[in-house]
Amino acid sequence: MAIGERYEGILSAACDVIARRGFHQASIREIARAAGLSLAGLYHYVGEKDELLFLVLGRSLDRLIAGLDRHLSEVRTPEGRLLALIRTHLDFGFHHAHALKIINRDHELLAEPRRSEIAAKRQAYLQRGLAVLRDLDPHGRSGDELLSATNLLLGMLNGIATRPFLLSADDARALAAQVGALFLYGFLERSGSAEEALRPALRRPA
Amino acid sequence: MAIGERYEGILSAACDVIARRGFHQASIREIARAAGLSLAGLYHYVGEKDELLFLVLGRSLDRLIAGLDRHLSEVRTPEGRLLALIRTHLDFGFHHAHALKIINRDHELLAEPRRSEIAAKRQAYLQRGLAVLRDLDPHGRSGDELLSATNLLLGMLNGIATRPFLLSADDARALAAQVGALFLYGFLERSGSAEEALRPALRRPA
DNA sequence: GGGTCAACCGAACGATCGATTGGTCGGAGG
DNA sequence: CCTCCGACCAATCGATCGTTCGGTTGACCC
Repeated sequence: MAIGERYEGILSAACDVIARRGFHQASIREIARAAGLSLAGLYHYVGEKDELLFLVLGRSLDRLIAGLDRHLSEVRTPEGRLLALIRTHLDFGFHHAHALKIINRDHELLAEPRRSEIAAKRQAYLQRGLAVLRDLDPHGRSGDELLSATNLLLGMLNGIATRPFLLSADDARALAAQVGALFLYGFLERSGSAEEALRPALRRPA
Repeated sequence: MAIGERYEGILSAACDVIARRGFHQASIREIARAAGLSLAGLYHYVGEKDELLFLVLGRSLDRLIAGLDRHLSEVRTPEGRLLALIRTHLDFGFHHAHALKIINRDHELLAEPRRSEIAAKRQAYLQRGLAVLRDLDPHGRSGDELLSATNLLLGMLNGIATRPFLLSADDARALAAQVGALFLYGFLERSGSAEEALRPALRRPA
C-alpha cells in the first residue's frame, strides 16, 4: 500500500462517518474502524479530531473550487458560465454527496483558526458565483443584491444536490439545464413584467 | 410563574443552545443553565435529551405550517399564494432564525419513532409548497418535476433565510417580493426562450 | 548484526456525557 | 397539625468521549 493511500482512506472514511452521523456524534473510534485502523493507529496520522473535519472540508472545498475554475475557463459567454457553475455544483453533489453534506452542515463546528481558513474557502467559492452573476446582470444590481442573488442560487442548488434527486450523472446534467433556465429567466427579467405579475398580490395585506 | 411558562422557557433555552452549538454538542447541563434550572430540575420536565430536540422541532414545524395555512387561506390567486409561501418562510426565518436553523440542520438526528414524526411534518410542509406550485404551473409538469421545483424554491429560501441578510421585518418583506419575482418568472417561462437562451451553452462539451 | 525509524496497537487516562437516586421544601387539602 | 405532592436540587452512576503512553514489529541503513 502506497504511503498516501492510507491517508486517502482515512479521509474518505472520515467523510463517510461524519456525513452519516454528524461531526460530534462521529467518534474517532468509529472513524478508525471504518478506515481499518486501531484508535491509536489513527492518531499516528492525525493530531486531533478537529483536524479530521478540517482536512475533509479543506480537501472538498479545494476540489469544488478547482472544478469550478476548470469549467469556467472553458466557457466565455455569461450564460454559459452560469450553466458551468450550476453543473459543477450539481455534479459535485452527485459524485461527492457526503462531502457536500458536511460542507453545508458542519462547517461552523471547527475551532479557530481552522474555522476562518475554511470560511475563507467558502467565501472564495461564493465570490466566484457572485462574479458570474455580475457578468450576467443586465440591471446594474448593487453588490448586496448580487450577493443575495448568489445565495439564492446556491441555496437552490443545495436544496436539490443533497437530496435523492440525483440518481445518475445524466440526471444531474438534465437538472442543471432546468435549474439554469429557471434561474436565468428570473434573474434577467427582474424589473420587467415579473413585478407586474406580482403587483396584485403585493398590494394585499400581510 | 405560571405552570406552562417554565416549560416555554425550557424549550426556548433549548432552541437557543441547540442552534448555537449543534444538538450533540449542546449538553443538557448547558440547556438547564440557560433555562435557569439545575440538571435534575430539567429532568423533572423532560424525559430524555432526544425529547428536547423533538419538542423544539415539533413546535417550530407546527408554527411554520400553521402560519403558512393562515396566510394561504387569505389569498386566492396562484401568484398570491406563491408570495404568501415565500413571505411565510422568510418571516419565520427572521423571527425564529434559531428554530429554522435546527429544522434544516438537526432534523435527522432523532431516533425512531420521533424521527418519522418530524419527517412527516416536514413532508406536510413540502406538500403545501408542491400544491402551490401545481396550481401555478402552466406546463402540466409531472409530479417529479414539481417536487424538484419545490425543493429548488425551499432551497432558495433557506439559502437566504438563515443567513444575515434579514436585518428587519421590512427586509424580509422586500426580499420576499424579489425572490417571488425571480422564481415566478423562471417557473412560468420554463419551456419558452429560457432554454433558447441556454441552447448555445448546452451544446458545449462538459 | 546492531541501530533507527515509521507504522502501527492494547490499555489506560481524565473529563464529560446522559441519566438516576434520594432527598428538601413550600403550599394545598383535610 | 399532619399529609401529600409537585417542584426542584446535590451528588453520583456507568458509559463513552478525545487523547496519551508504552510498547511491538518489520523494513532499511551502515
